Amino acid sequence: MRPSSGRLDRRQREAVPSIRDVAATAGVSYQTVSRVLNESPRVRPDTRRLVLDAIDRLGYRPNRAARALGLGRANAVTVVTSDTMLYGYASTLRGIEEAARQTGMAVGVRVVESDRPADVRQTVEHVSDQGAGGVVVIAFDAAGAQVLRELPAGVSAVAATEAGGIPGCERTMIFLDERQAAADATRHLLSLGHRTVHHVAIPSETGRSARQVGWRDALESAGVAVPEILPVDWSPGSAYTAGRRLAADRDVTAVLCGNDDAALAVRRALYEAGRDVPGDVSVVGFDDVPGVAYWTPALTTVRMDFVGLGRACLAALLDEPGGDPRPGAAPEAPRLVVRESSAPPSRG
Amino acid sequence: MRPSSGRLDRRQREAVPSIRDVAATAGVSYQTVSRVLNESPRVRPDTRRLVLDAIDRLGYRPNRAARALGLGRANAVTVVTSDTMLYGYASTLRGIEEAARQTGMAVGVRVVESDRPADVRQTVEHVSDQGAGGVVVIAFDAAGAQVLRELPAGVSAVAATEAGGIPGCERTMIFLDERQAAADATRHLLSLGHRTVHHVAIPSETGRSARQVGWRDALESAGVAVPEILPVDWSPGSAYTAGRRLAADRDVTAVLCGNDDAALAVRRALYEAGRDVPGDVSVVGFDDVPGVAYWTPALTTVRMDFVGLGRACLAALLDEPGGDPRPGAAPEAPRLVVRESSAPPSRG
DNA sequence: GAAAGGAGTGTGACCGGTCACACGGCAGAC
DNA sequence: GTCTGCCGTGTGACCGGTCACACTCCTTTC
Repeated sequence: MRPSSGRLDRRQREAVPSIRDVAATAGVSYQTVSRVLNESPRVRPDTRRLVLDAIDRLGYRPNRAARALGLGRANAVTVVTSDTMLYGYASTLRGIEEAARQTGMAVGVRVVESDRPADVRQTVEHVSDQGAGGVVVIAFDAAGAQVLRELPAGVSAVAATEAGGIPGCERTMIFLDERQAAADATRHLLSLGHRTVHHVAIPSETGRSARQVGWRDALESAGVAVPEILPVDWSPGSAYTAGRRLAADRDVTAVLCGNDDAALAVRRALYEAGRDVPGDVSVVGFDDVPGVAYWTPALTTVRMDFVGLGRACLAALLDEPGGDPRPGAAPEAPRLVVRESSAPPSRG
Repeated sequence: MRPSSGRLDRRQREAVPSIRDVAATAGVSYQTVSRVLNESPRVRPDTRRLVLDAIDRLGYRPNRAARALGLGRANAVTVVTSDTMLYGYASTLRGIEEAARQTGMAVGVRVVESDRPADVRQTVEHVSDQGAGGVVVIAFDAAGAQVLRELPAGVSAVAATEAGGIPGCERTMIFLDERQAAADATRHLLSLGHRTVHHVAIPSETGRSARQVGWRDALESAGVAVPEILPVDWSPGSAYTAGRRLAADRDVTAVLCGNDDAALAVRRALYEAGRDVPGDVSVVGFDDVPGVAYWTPALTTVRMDFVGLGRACLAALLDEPGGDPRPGAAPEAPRLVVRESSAPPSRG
């Protein structure tokens, strides 16, 4: 009894009007109705009114499937993402949706669970269909990056990636470059008097994220020791474990965390070890998730304009076939927001 | 120069194979290809192999738009939501996506910015199209509820709502009933020795959310004073303001917050007023957002299975035309998770 | 006054699938 | 040996839009 077991029967179908019905009601041809719908200038104002009246009377709604079929391309965008709940992904999706809605496009979502070949292949197949329209791949991680690589040349796509893009891929890629902000954050901590800054790194496709590079650059140009990086996955638990290792080392007085969630878990580990934030250890995050301003202590972090990134991706997708990026679509540059979790070291 | 300005030209179109191309390659009719694609039993195994080989060789992908047009209905679901970033909304979307993907459906997203008539109308129009397929409305708030009410009878839809559903609406509605858990949370606080429990209420369509009802029931059956409710919106700032009011009242020793984000901001306000959590005031949230276990103090909260809710919505949508709900689709019941933010009152 | 051209409208074919029905071949029943 | 019936397959029309092109007026130009 799957609902796909049959087409709609004749009676149900006749209930929803087509342009032919509208045409008959208005006393014009279906082509004229089509012209009115597409805002062709070649229609006399009174004819147009006739048609619009009929549309209104019948409650006509254009059929996207038919239009996509006739056009050979759907007015839609499918967002490929490995997650819908993490802040960066959800915000980027939000930006894409917002921009797409404003241009009348439909928005689809497709989650790639992992970068396993089966998951990637199914996603690519789903999205290769004409009906899917354009594609925006949120490729902050390995799963998204792999989808991007395997996407057939025929489907128009852009990607939101880590800063620097994904090497060995010819697609249009848009990203927030937080290298500068990462360096700013690191210098901020050094200027407070910390001897060095430790780094808890979230997953990265390239393995050398902008956060990491900016952090390392700032340390090196300050002539300061570059501590070993602690890599974590997306789970709070893994960041907590990293936090415990940091807490055990009395030399650690400043930690730059790959995102706010990681910062939260690290802070917890420090707390359990009896190390105060920011009294004993300063903690800085990335993202500026709404709410971190209300932490105790309020989190010093780098604000990331993922919504703007999403909007820029859609703008780039629209420009794909032809020309140059439209103006005003650039997202805000990442920037350090200093709050309470960073302070001068008390000891040492 | 909008990309929708023309159909794909002939050359581009010829590049993507149709069932007719597959049929020619396999030496069968297009109908036979269609039968293979739809797993009709009426195809001889060797014919099937022939067709599958051809599909593989040509890299054929079925065209969803054409199928939707022929069928009169798309194998797709559109999720209508007023938000994509708040935990409850994002998790529900995730559950829907997951379940839809497993049945091969495409998933669309459409955000309703508000319950203003223009926003609601545009959303309803978007979703009334056959191409949108079924609809799941996430109607936790006024915007979603209004869309649900205005949805034409012809479109098949189910809704994820507040507990109790939306009165005066005949649609299938699925919800998590947190009344019991809210009462449990309140009793938990009373049993710790608190004289009463205050409530910070997040937006609710009905104005009498299950959280509120469970809380009130527990207070009344304990014969305890029912304090005035403090309503807040989704912004952390408004919960912070409510928190300041609570902090100023020395009689307040226990607060049940409508969600974890609100709990966070309330906790901040208490902190600024020099009131310790849980030493002076106990705070309990709703949702169990990943991460609140790592707060300092770890948050006592009610776990809500929004992902399961989303899955259940999709299952209900598939069952819409015909029969009874499929088994095993029920989400977990909300339940209290006691952590560190609730404790006996120190004074009084 | 006839030719040229553009504005406004209509007709036919097509997109890539679907369903309805027709048809040939072979097995089993009588 | 013919009839019946099912299996496997093919043909035609259709879904609701689109484009290409033809056609009719009406104006402008010479």
